[in-house]
Amino acid sequence: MERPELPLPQLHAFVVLAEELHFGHAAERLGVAQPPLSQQIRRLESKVGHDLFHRGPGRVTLTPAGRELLPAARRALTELAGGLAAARAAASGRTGRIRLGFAASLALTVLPALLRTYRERFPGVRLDIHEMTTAPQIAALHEKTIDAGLLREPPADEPELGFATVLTEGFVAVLPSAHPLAAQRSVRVAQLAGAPFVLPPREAGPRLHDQITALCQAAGFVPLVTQRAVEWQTVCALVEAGLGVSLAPASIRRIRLKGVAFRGIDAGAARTRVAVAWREDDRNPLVARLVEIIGGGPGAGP
Amino acid sequence: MERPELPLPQLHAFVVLAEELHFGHAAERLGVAQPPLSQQIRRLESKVGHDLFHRGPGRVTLTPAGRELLPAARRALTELAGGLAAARAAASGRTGRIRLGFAASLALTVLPALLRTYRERFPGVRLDIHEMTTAPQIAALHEKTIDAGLLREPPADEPELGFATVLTEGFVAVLPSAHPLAAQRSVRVAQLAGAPFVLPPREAGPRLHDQITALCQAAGFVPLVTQRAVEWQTVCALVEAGLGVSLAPASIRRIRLKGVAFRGIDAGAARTRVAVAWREDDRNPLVARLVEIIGGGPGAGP
DNA sequence: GCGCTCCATACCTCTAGAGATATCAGTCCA
DNA sequence: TGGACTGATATCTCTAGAGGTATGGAGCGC
Repeated sequence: MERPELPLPQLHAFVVLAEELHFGHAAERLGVAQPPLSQQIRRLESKVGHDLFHRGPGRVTLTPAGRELLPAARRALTELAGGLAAARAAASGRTGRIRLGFAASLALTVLPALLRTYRERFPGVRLDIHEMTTAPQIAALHEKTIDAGLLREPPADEPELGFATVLTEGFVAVLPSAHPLAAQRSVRVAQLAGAPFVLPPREAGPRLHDQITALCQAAGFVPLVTQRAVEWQTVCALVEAGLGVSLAPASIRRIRLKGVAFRGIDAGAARTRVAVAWREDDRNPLVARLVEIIGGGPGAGP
Repeated sequence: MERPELPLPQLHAFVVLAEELHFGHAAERLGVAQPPLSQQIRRLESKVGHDLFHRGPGRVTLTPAGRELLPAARRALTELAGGLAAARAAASGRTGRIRLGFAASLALTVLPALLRTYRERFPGVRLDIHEMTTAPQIAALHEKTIDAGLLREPPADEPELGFATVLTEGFVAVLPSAHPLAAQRSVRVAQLAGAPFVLPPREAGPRLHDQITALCQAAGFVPLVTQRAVEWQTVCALVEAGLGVSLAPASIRRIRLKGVAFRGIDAGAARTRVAVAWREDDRNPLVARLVEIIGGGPGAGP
């Protein structure tokens, strides 16, 4: 992109003169005397290298060069006025854009309602949603490539980020439909001992992973993970294929596969939480409003 | 249209920095040192009233305000570069626009071929055609609302305008089909004496009007004009309706109406001419080329 | 021929901004 | 803890351009 050659004030004067076709009237509109306007147009013509106006007795008309430049000048001036207004509106929180990360499984629960509510309350704001698991969301927040995130079991050691719980939910066992335990209405975690397990990799969401592991250990065994998949949908598909069982947050029930059965477990009060995350130093009022909507109360945000 | 608030050089620097997200790299691209770029961006932010970039350890990112301004700034800079190039091309004759006036009857003869030839030879030039009779074309040339004109029998006393004959043609008698003279293959002008006449008003094209009047007077009578119409098509329709006869340039034959007969006349060498007109002081090379194409030879133009 | 209108030039002042160099502050890593 | 990297501030020079007033030239109408 080359350095711009033409000064905007001259282009503005050019557009006004083109509309008036009278130096005196244009000068009046611009709030200047006629000689400075004449010189300003001359300077512009000097930069272009060609006349933009024909001056004749009792009249001023555009030259072909002037007619070509005029619409472009007008559009540029309009673009900049609009861009400036948009920038100011964005900074003040009236309009703009929020980049929101979300874990795929949350598309099944809180995300749809959030999108609907946010759009109703802030029609001038655009939500760009990006599916990513928890750890990449944390990284993206630090790198400022997203403005907020919806994630499971946020990490504890992130002082620069703020979190607010959106909801909590229990766990369910994920079994092939043909599995003997599928006949029961609910299963004890201990009954899964020895079965091959399918789980997301720990690095996709360490805290959730550790929570699931802790449930198994509390029941006396270490889960034998024989297959991993990043997406819960994929985990369920692998379970349906008979590659193992799983333990998942309750909302994963929404992934309906014919060959998969979800059963309550005896883990009692064990629950996993969904949180919204943001950067504490983020002054974007749109983020504050988003956290307010999700988190349910004021003050739980930047 | 308000005065523009943001200087183009700052906007240019803003766009480059937004692409690089690194002050040092952007400064290098712009060919300046890093401190001046930092100050330039600060000045821009001061005018906007909000930060456009987040500066963080090891990274620079756009704020929401910056993200809103960026596409508008980019489009404005692109528009202006394009407009400047278009203005320069137009002035040099490679592209641009020609506004051409033409008499409606000429749409039947020279205009189609002219448009085709001109578009083939100058694809980057747009011909804006405007139908108007001869006298308004002369006025429009003086007012510079058209660049050239195709007209009949140009006036003699227009020293500021140039003319070149495009073609000449004879006259024909225009008769209702049921008229007794329509049975003849050709008529003598004298045979039209006493018949009501339909002609365009003199002010639509004085010279052509006088030429027709002179033909009648040479045959010993003054045409009894009982109806006038500006367009030859309308003249013919009135003749068809039995309101009179007319004398018209030969190309008017192209207006085929069932109830109208065109017959050669005995006026011998009497001919009317079609000319292209332009302003002698017009330096637009596109006009010179147009006159060249129409007039057939170099030098017959500005 | 004179007065009016319209645009141009001359000359001046003033200022915003571009860009330089010098140097500082903050962060990160070995 | 020190060096490297990155962006910021301070200070300075220079220039383009905005806008003023004074005045001139061209064209037109009376």
